[in-house]
Amino acid sequence: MARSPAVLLMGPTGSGKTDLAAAIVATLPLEIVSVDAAMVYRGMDIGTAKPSRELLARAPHHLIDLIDPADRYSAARFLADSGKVMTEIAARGRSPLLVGGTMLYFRAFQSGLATLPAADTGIRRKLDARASTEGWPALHAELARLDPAAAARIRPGDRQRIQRALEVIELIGGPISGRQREDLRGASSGADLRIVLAPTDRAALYERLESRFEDMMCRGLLDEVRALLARGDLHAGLPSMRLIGYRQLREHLEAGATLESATEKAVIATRQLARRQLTWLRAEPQAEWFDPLDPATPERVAERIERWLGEQ
RNA sequence: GGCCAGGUAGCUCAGUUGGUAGAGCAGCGGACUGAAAAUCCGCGUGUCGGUGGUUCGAUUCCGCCCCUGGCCA
Repeated sequence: MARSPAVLLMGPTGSGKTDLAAAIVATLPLEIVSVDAAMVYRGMDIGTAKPSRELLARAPHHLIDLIDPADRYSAARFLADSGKVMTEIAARGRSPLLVGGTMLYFRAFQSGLATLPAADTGIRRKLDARASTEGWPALHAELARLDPAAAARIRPGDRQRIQRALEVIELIGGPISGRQREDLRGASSGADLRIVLAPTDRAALYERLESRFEDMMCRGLLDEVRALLARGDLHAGLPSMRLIGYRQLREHLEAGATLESATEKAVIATRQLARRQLTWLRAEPQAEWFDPLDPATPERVAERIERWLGEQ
């Protein structure tokens, strides 16, 4: 399946990707495709740093506000959604500008995913129940019996991956490791332009993340969380309720944490997210790095993309 | 001013019956195949408040000083 080449704009949270992307589509024939597992939720705007209405009006984003916070998204769904959107963009004679910080989605986009069954809520519930009585190490031991190769790659404490592996084994009636070894062929990814936007000065990024969270609080993040919780159906186990900011403020509103400690924990979690994103980015091959703190960056990136467009 | 309790890693603390010390959190590095803003793995030298003394050896015992908190004046 041939895929049209794309520009990938990757960066840690708070690096200024959104503004840069908006500036680019203002002058070049590209359309923004969001690569962000948090912005897919409707009604979760402030805490996910979703672009403002004004910005969206002049720089439309695909793949935001896709699902309700009670629902779940996935890398596989991102792959399907982005493929569809890119076909549409190509039909309009434009190129896709993938912008975001969800690095697993970028990885899936570039390398593909093995053909595996989707998540199965019933099986997960069952495994959760077993884990609460037997413990995850016991389930890891079971995985070692059913699929030694998979067990070797997954830590005994990594409940999420143990659960997924056992889930897949049950659904396909065989080991998951064989499927994962399939050639993951990403289509025409060699032609993609990879741009990383990340500050050289990490302390500066961290300061910005802290003041950005304060700003979110001033703009009513607590009320946004309150409104979501008032629905009554959003519980702590949902992916949407694990998002930074929402998770800690929920603990404040429903589990007795002080606002001060919730705020502090949210800022810390944001920093840790940025750090993990940087780990992904460092491993990204053939990426061209730009520093958002450099005033020349927007112009340089625009020029680089223009040159790339000319080569297509 | 007196008495008491403390002063040990960036933070909160443990500990050393005298042989120069270790947890959690933070921080840093890494992994990452349908939850990924998730999940997990690895990394611990710091004048043990200061200064004298006792001792082969003091962060540990003793004296004095400084700082913090509490109680009494």
